[in-house]
Amino acid sequence: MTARDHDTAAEGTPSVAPIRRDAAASKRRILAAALKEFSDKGREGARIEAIAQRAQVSKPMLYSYFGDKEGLYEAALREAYVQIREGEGELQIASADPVVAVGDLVRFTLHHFVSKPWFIRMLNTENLDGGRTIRAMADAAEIQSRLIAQIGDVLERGAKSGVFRAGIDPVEFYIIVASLCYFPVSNKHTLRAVFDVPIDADWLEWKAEDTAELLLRYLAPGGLGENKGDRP
Amino acid sequence: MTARDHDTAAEGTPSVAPIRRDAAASKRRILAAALKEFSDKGREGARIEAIAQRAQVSKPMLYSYFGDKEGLYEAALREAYVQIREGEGELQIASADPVVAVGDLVRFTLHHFVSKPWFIRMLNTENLDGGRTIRAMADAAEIQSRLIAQIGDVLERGAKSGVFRAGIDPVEFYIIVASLCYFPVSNKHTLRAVFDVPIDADWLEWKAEDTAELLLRYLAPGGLGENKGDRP
Amino acid sequence: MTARDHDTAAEGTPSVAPIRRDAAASKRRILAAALKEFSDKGREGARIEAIAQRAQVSKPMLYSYFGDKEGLYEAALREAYVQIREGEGELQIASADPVVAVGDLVRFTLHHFVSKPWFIRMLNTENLDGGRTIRAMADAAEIQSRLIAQIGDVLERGAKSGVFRAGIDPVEFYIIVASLCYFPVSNKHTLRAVFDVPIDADWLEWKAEDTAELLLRYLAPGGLGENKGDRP
Amino acid sequence: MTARDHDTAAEGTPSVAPIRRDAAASKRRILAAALKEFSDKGREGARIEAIAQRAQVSKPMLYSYFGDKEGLYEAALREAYVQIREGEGELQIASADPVVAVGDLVRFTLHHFVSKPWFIRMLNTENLDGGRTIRAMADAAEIQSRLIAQIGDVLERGAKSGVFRAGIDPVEFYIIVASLCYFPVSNKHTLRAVFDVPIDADWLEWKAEDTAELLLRYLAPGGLGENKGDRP
DNA sequence: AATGAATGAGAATTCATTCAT
DNA sequence: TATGAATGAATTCTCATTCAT
Repeated sequence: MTARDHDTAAEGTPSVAPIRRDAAASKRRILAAALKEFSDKGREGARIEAIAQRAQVSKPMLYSYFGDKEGLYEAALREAYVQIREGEGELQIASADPVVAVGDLVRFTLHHFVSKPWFIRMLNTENLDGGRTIRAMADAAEIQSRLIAQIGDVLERGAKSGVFRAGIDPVEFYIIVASLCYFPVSNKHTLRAVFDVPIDADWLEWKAEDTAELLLRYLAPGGLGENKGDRP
Repeated sequence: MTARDHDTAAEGTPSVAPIRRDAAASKRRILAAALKEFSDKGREGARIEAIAQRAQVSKPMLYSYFGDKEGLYEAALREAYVQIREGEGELQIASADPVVAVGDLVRFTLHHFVSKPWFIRMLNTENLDGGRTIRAMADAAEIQSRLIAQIGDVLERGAKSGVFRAGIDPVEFYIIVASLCYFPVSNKHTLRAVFDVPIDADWLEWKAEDTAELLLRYLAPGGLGENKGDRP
Repeated sequence: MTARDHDTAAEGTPSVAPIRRDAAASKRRILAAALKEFSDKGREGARIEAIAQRAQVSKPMLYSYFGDKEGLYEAALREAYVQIREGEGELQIASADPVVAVGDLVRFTLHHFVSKPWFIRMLNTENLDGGRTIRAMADAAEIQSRLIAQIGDVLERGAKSGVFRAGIDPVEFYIIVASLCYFPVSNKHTLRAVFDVPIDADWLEWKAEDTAELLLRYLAPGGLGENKGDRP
Repeated sequence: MTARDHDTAAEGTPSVAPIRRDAAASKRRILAAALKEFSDKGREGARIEAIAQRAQVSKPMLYSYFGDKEGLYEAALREAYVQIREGEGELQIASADPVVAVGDLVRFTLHHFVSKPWFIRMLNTENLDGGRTIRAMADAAEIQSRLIAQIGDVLERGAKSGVFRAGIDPVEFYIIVASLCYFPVSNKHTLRAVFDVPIDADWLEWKAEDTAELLLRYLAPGGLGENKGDRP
């Protein structure tokens, strides 16, 4: 990706320039189109034709770059993680007060899922498929978010300063955060139909605050018995 | 059909015997097969042929009962909810101590999702599709779980006896429980690949306990701030 | 048909009586339904299902009476001719003045085609198919209209009284009449679209008169040269 | 395509050589095959497979050019009119003596219908279907034959020179001519079966002459009554 | 005798993928 | 390099026809 960015940035030709004869740019357009199409329509629902058209590329072109539909899907899935990781780079919770950091984390994660709906959709698609593709991606681990490190740092500082319990695993904690943010966004439509819950901006705002409180209670030191009113 | 049921049930011979000329039975078999196929392969990935074969029915039969693939999908989605609701009937938390009840609820929900994987898959499929079908299902509300009533009862009793905060909305509380149970089960494969977390029996057992604690902390009276878990 | 009529008339049960257990009545209903369906949708477009439904008969019933779709089509085609012949029985031109009779014949034929559209449609369907079925109908000749005899009589009387030429073949004359009446009715839709001619009641009335004149001119004695103004 | 045309035309080898990668040629072959198939088998009876095979083209090709069976049918119907109109261009009656011209017109029309049987068959098919397609053809009027103009010219000149009545509408006159030529050709098979009339070369020759006489008598000035052949 | 249940054999249409220029 | 032309292999859906009660 760094290399890619370099290509693009160095060229100096603005995006208005003729589309032809720029392999890297074509590839990027294909990737973006594929991400959109696969996340919108799912693995089977996605149409190669649609991707080629959106990317303004001929189908043979596309095949020469990505081999086949499967290859394109894999590339799109990787791209989804790459973009998410890039997005996570924007979060700076390391410098904050641990308690504030938890709130930031929640708000960030929720916003992340809401503003990049293709990510949840790609995850769902991939999991529906039994993780076939991601398991085959050699570099899946590299994809792991540096978020975990930041979370680890926050938890540790919180524990040291006595505001958090010790021994909380950052990955497991992240799973909790992600769970709480993922479910309502992912299941927006069925929640609406079955429970009549509207997952709108207001609800999300409230959700962020409620979740922050939930997490802080979870992290608070002391057992359940003594937990009541522990904080000054 | 009653006679048939008798025949079938009494026979003792498993379904090897050709089941013939029994419309209701055929319909049931088709529905079961459709639920399996749609949840396994998704809306587009599902194959009518496969459903017919699994149901031991010819394709025209299937079409005469359900109209088209879309109609079959809708029937399968409804069937998923029906079966889940039936399953929920087995849960009896109403009689327990509220604190115990929360633990029961978590264990039950987690087990529910794990043991009926087609449910999560159907939900994901439907949400990937923007909820198109469930929105059109006139009786979607009827599908709503009676679980909510039970949860409401538990929360109320807990509040009265002073072990829980008051004002927690049962639907929102259920969303929290569902979120925490859903995410790891639904995203089992990507979690494994990206974070190297194995969502196995041990992990699930631990998860249930940890989640129970989390929820009790969330419900505990007093607390960190003013956020009370009631909807906006 | 006579036998059939007998069955029906003799029974005494009005048509409100239960439909069951009356083979002749069922057969008649099927025939009527088949005639409607085949003439409406054509040989391939016709649906056995639709015929059975319209006739309020089960499909196996229908098959037991008529063998297969082909048999049913043949029966419907014959029925079309039978009904047309019956209709022609109503025409009484034998007693009239030959000149008037020609006018009657034209009006009758035109009205016949317009009011029994299924006839033209069946003829077109059968001819599109190369006459396969009618050729195989052993009694096709019997179907021949007694109209021809009547026409022959009129032509003869006209010739004898000197108002018509002699030597006009009644069949050929009927072909002319039929041609002129058939074409506009059969091709109503394309005429409308291509030539913007509306084949409506007004047009048909005018057509009848114009055709009568055309035929009388055709029948008038004398050659072309002397024909002008021959009549007093 | 121009180059291609050259290749094809110049080769001298008949269509045995695989004609490849020539979209226009493929389209033409498909159209010809569709016209044949639809006119032979009717709208429902026609088989896409058969058309593809006759055109030496794969089915997807055909679909990419014409959308679906309906689109192909429409194209075939239009093609039928286009070819008929082209054929009519060959008729030159404008220069002849009006009386001779009428004979020419009859002979031409009859020959036209006999030698291009697909035209009558397409018309019948379309009218059986209620004119659904031709009504939707935006340019149906453009399809109108320039024949009408020529006929108008002949009638006018005949009227001026006193051999014809005045006030005959060319369209209505054409309808008469077409009627007389269409019916025996279209209904060849049923006429043969029911009236034992053989619509063969001899009969047609006689028919042409008889029809010419009929028309001239119809057009002759003076006459039987007041009906003048002009529209209502 | 009458019919609901069932199906084999197609038919239209789609789509990932490759060819030939 | 780039792409319009082309297709094999499904896939959904239909329909005449028969079975079994």
